[in-house]
Amino acid sequence: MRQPPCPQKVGLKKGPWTPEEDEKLLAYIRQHGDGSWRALPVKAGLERCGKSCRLRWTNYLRPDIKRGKFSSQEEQTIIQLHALLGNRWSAIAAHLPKRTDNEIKNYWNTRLKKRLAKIGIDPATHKPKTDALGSNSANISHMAQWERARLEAEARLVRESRRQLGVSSSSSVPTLVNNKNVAFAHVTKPPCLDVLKAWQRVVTGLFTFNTADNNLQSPTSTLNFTEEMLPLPVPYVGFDNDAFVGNSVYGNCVDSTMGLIEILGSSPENAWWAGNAMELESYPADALMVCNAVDQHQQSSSMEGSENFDAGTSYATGFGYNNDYWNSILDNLANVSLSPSGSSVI
DNA sequence: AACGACGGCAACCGCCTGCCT
DNA sequence: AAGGCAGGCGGTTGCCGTCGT
Repeated sequence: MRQPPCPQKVGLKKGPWTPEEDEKLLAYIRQHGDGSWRALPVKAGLERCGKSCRLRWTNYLRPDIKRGKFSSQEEQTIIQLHALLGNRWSAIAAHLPKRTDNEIKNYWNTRLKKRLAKIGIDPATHKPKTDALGSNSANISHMAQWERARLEAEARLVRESRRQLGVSSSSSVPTLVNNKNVAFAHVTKPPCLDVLKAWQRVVTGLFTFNTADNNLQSPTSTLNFTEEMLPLPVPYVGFDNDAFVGNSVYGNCVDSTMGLIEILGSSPENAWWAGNAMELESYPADALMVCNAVDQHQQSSSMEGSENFDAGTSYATGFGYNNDYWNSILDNLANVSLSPSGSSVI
């Protein structure tokens, strides 16, 4: 159904906000908090529609907004996330604390897009304009597909945790990154479909499991997904928890074991952390960059300095769930059926 | 100095989604 | 199940400052 265009708007002020209006809005939110935007303008003594107030607050007045020049690391992050997520600005913003989706969108449209075009990279596809889609591109595509699913799911989890915490969108986003307890600890029931979707893409797009020898199969394999191919038994990976940061799997601890990895975390709630373990060396360097690009910015601050930190290692980020939920995922996976081509899904 | 072109960015618009009744 | 509403999202607009002529 179509929503009428902000009925309150008739006769209300539009355009740039004045300092007086800002002060009124700030004063009201300081006293009463944000939310209930429709009623807020009248209560705050503003002749604006609620939507305008919300935008002003979320994109400009919030105290936790970082303004000013984007660092080169932030630029790289935006580019890399855009390659994976496309114009999903809110999802990208979820990975850039203190930056708003609007700001990132503007920055992309006014600068980064042009810069990429200038050096011969198509900003829409992130591929060289002359790229003939070689084999590496295919692998990157598969990797990107997996990463995209994961990042989308992560962004959803962030939103979910916000909702359950009663935290408005305007508050700072808890990062999944260097504090594994923040986001997941409050998610009682993340959407299972996200995991299934991501997982199905792994088994259909990246590789299939061969439980006989744990070897990587062709990405184009058309094997049916059967219960015996489920990644069981799940091995424990026994390494110092200090070497394990955030919701990620330390890549070179994976050894050559293919399949699912679980790590019994040391967090207070005894969380599990699961990820797709892959034999990273099996992928061409270009494909690895997809993983590195996404994950290193998340981990470098906490991993650097650790004796186990290896800047050249890819980190496969996974999902964190508690035991009960993880078991339900496995139950669900057992019932998943995929078409031979892997094109079914979801 | 005047003026047009351009770039950056705040703000708006329309659509979508989820929740509640 | 359907309707109404609030909030979120991505695309677009338009203002304003800067730069070049």
